[in-house]
Amino acid sequence: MDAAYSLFSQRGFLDVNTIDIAEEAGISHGALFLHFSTRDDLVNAVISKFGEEIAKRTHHLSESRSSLRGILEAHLDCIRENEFFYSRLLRDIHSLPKNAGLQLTCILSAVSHHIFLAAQREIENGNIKPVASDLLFNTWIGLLHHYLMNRELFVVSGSVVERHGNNLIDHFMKLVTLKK
Amino acid sequence: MDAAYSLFSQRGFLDVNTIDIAEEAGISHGALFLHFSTRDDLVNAVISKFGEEIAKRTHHLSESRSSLRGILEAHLDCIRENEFFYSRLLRDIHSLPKNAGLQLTCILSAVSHHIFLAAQREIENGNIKPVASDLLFNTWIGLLHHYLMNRELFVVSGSVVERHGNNLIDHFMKLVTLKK
Amino acid sequence: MDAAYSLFSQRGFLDVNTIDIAEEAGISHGALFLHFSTRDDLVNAVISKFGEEIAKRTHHLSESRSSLRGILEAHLDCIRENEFFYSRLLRDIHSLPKNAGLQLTCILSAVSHHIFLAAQREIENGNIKPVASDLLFNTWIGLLHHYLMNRELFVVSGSVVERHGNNLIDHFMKLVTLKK
Amino acid sequence: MDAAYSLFSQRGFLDVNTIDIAEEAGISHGALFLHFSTRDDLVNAVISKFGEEIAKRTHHLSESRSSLRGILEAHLDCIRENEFFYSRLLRDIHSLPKNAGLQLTCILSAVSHHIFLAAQREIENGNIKPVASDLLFNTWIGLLHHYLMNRELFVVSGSVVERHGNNLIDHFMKLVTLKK
DNA sequence: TATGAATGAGTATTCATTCAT
DNA sequence: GATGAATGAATACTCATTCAT
Repeated sequence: MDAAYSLFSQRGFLDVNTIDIAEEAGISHGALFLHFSTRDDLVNAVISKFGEEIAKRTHHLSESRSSLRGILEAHLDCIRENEFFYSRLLRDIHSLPKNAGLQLTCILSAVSHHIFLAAQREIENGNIKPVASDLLFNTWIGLLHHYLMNRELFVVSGSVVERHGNNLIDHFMKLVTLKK
Repeated sequence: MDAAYSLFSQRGFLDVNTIDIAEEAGISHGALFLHFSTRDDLVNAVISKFGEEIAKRTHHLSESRSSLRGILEAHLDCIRENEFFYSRLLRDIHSLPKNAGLQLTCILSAVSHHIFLAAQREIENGNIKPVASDLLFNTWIGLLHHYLMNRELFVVSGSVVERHGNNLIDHFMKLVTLKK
Repeated sequence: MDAAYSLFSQRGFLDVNTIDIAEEAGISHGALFLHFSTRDDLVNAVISKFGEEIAKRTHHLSESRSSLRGILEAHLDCIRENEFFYSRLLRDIHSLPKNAGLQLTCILSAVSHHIFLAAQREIENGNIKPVASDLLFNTWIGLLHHYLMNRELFVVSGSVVERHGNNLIDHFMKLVTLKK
Repeated sequence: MDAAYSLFSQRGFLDVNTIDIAEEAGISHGALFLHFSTRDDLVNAVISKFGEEIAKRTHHLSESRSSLRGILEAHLDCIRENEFFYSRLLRDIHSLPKNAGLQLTCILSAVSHHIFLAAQREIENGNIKPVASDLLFNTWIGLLHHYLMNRELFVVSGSVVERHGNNLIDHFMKLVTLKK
């Protein structure tokens, strides 16, 4: 799974075949199918593992923050470690087995939950505009994913989160903040 | 090209092979390659044609509008007719020949140009917040593309633009508008 | 036929398709098959025409010469004008329709006939060694064809006959001449 | 490789496709490409193996002979076992991957080396005419290859070397020998 | 449990030949 | 007669999956 994770991160899900994965893992081609009965099974397993890690981190990091800005910072922190894998996942998600889509939805649900709560609090406190929670969430996700999926538009190489993360949060907060 | 356009719209670019396209077009498999010397050529041709149409419509529709809201409405009007094709293009763009990416960039450039101009005017008039133009544009594109690419999250079937277009514009305008 | 002759001379018989020939001839692809019902027919026609020209030249040129050296000089003169086509023919002869082989045999028969006569005369006169006529002929043909078929071993570009013809004749005559 | 060698020997390199080779080898079509990544790879491998065998035999057989006649006899002995394959190679060499031409050049170089040495000795001893070594070599190769490539002119079926080898050597020696 | 050779269905592409206009 | 779009069989190559050892 580590081998697959690494190759998927580098080359995407579509351009990596089972032979390459087996080779990277240092096992025989046939042995791969003893652990995962189909390629899709392997893909699902890798994505699920990734999903669980993200979920755990999301839960852990969000706990200590209550402001919307804090939640967004936590969100970026969650992504940071798996940024390349996550970007590949976003790009290829619609060509992957159904389960992959569910996993992604799950991950996003968790994030949305925290954003919803924080947003509601801030709205009640009169800090941010009273906008529909789902639109607020989708604006953030759309913006962030746009940067992640089209990374070559925004960085020559390296991390998009590192390079643009704070700008994105600042910008987003500026949009939603209620000027007094 | 119509056959390919139709199949690509329905099933995406990756799941449609040249046999299916030929069959849909009512010609033999071999005949396909008299018109387009490779599959990539065909893909490029279909996307280029789409790009030109969009460009023409964008130019035409944006002309008569000057407000930011007007431009966004025009943008949605441009997409409306090719919404399914456009959504598939967004999903698969990173697996398509290089030219496809250039076409998409071109299309977005034209849109961004109009949004930039309108936004600048509105900022000068004190109607909207003074935010960086590129972030403003990417926020809109990110939001819209998020809805288009993940359409099954937002509509059971049918048009996302039809169902959510106005909401998206209202929401976006609400975010950027300067409350007085 | 001129178009085909030209293309065959340049690129060989195997790498030229009927579309290229039609294009070179300035007619439509379909029209080609009004004149020649199959590609093989065309190939045969081109080779036959070439064969007739060579035969005529061979006959004409050999007439005035009686010495073996004179005949060999005449032989090279015959080839000179069609050297590239002839070389391609030698290379590809075994992949061409049966008739092509017969034509080539015909051409060689004519040459062999003149060489036989001259050789016999010279043997009777005690000028050259009394060797079997067919071996004498095949030695000359083998040597000449070896140079023509493998031209890149012997010239950078241009005519092999021009560059090496006289040497080949001198060498061959040296071999067969009876030292006194 | 044995299957390919056999089919190439019988039908030439151009008329044998990968399906036929796989079938002859008793494996599936796809399996062929596990062993050789392209058809050209297979062709190269078969020719290279043949080249090595010939080289080894050439070296071995030439060692014990010092006379020009001995070398020519050794040369024919080398070819004898692979006569059909070698003849096909000569016929098709100009349509084969570049490597094949290099292999053939290699094989001929080795032969030419031995012939050069023997010829020089015999010239010094006054046994044969003082002719240019390369022309001497090319005369022999041209003659021999002419018989091998056009085998149907010289034998109904079976081995050309067997049927005509000694005659060719006798004839060639007669040509080059210095009558005293 | 592991191996790795083999499978076999699939895919893009080529090209001589046909035929309605 | 001429056109040129269409045919359709052929060909090299890919890859997830299987299975005898």
